Amino acid sequence: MSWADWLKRPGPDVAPMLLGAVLTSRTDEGQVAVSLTEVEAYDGPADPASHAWRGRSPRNAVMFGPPGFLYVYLSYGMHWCANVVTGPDGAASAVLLRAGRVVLGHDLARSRRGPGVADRALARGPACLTRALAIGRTHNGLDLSPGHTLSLEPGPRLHAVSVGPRVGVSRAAEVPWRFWVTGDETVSAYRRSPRASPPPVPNDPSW
DNA sequence: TGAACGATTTCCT
DNA sequence: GGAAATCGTTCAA
Repeated sequence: MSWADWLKRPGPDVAPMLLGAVLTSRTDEGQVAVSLTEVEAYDGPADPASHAWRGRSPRNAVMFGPPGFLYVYLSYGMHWCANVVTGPDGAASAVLLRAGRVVLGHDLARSRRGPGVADRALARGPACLTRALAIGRTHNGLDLSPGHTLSLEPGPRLHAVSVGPRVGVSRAAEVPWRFWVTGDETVSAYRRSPRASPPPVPNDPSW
């Protein structure tokens, strides 16, 4: 199955395939590329935790478009978060890019994140990832095909993949649609939404 | 027209 | 472990 065909599948199916994929940002300053290590799936209007839950709106319109485009939104009035639109045109599935490992342009990424930030933390967390790649509101709706300002290209098939509940969401928090590279140091620290129900396995350290 | 609330990060104790 | 920072979106009236 081709990369483009994979992206036509629902978010939860595509999400684990995105681990190891490389997202590259090209600006006047240079290039920064990250290998994705943590992602989170949202599955259209039927998913209570998705921005698409209440239907199409000016903000989430990109989600309702074709797969392979970037959906960017502002979180907490100060952080940009980036998603890859997946599923057939109109399905409104998306995968939130939560963390990655910088594989190109460390110095540029550090200049955007701060001089004291460790390499492993440059793109650890959804807002840190967008900062390292200089992704903002102007990138909403961009095509992620190769050669563009932002591009997403497949990486090696990974086998050590972990699954758990999504971070920060208060609805459908029990759905295990967060995927990460097992044991990877660039994966963000897990913090469940304070409004979410108690975890099914509260004492499992991998959760 | 107004108020509540985030798919968060960072700093402080 | 707790709270602040900060603003667009959503929902109620």
